[in-house]
Amino acid sequence: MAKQLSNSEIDRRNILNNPYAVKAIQKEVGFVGTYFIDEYKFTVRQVADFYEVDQRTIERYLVNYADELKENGYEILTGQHLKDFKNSVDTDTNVGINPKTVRLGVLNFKAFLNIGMLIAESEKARLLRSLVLNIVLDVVGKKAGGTAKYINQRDDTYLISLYVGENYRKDFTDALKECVDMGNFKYPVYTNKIYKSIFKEHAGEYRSILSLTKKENVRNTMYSEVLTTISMYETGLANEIKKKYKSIGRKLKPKEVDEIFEEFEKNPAWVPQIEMARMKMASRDYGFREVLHPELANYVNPLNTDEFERFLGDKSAELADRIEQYKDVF
DNA sequence: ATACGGGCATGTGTGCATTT
DNA sequence: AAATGCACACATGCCCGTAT
Repeated sequence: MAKQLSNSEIDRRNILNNPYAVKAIQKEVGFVGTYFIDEYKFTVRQVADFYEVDQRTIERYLVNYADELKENGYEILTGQHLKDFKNSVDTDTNVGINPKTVRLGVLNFKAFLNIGMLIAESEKARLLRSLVLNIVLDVVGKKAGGTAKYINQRDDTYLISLYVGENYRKDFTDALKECVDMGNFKYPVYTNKIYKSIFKEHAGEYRSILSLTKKENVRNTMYSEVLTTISMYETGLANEIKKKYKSIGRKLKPKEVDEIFEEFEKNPAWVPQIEMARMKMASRDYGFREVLHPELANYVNPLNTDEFERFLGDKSAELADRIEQYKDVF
């Protein structure tokens, strides 16, 4: 796994947006700045000293990657804020701010890390990067209970999607059973058509991309948004198939089912739902499972802090706990 | 080719001194 | 006392030489 943090904004954001990883890194690095308001701040001078590069070099990155760095916590203090900051500076440390300073750029730990991911030449930064990757993998692994394979299940809405989805699944298989004149392979064939339509992979491809064994259930690894989309397809198609079956009064031929499917699939109402499912699936699998779905490469976005909390946070109770909790329902 | 370092010029907000 | 002007330190932009 040779990730190039300096080349991929998505990779950088996937780390920086993960508050659990950033906290662990901060602890490990032990680079203490000035505690100000609610977080540690570092002056440009301090950051340059840490990475052992010229202050001018840091400033250049601050300019060249201004948007990214400002979003991640670079700001210029002036006026009252600066006054307060000067008062917060521990006189023992060598932060050394000139009393005459009226504008001072400061970075929080996130922005400091961000710089480290960008700087090409600093040996210190290079070491930091490998440390960061190890910690991130460690954090995701630990939080996800050893493997990211079932990280999809650490989501409040997962269980309900799975549970509700089973009813729609049954609608669909019942419709195939009663209304379609075709061998038993009709089930996998039309299920795969649904998968293809939603995320461009059939079950086998999905299985191999996620390295699932034969025994592992594909749907157990899917995110709730994807499961919901599949449910919408299944119940919708079941309805169309039954309707057609009633209107012509005999079992449908495969070709007729295909026609229903094509008609169903090309409804523009699906577009936002499918775009969302693809985006969630591609982005999360990239961020959490380090898996790229080639057909969905364009849908990969950085994960935001909410996503990390949703899947790694304390709220994301273990599946076992929740199965216990929902035992009556099942 | 690319990025770093350094020089130089310009912009900006604040404190201080001077003027009105 | 308020307004004005000045000095200062850092931020920022531009340019060029150098190292790899």
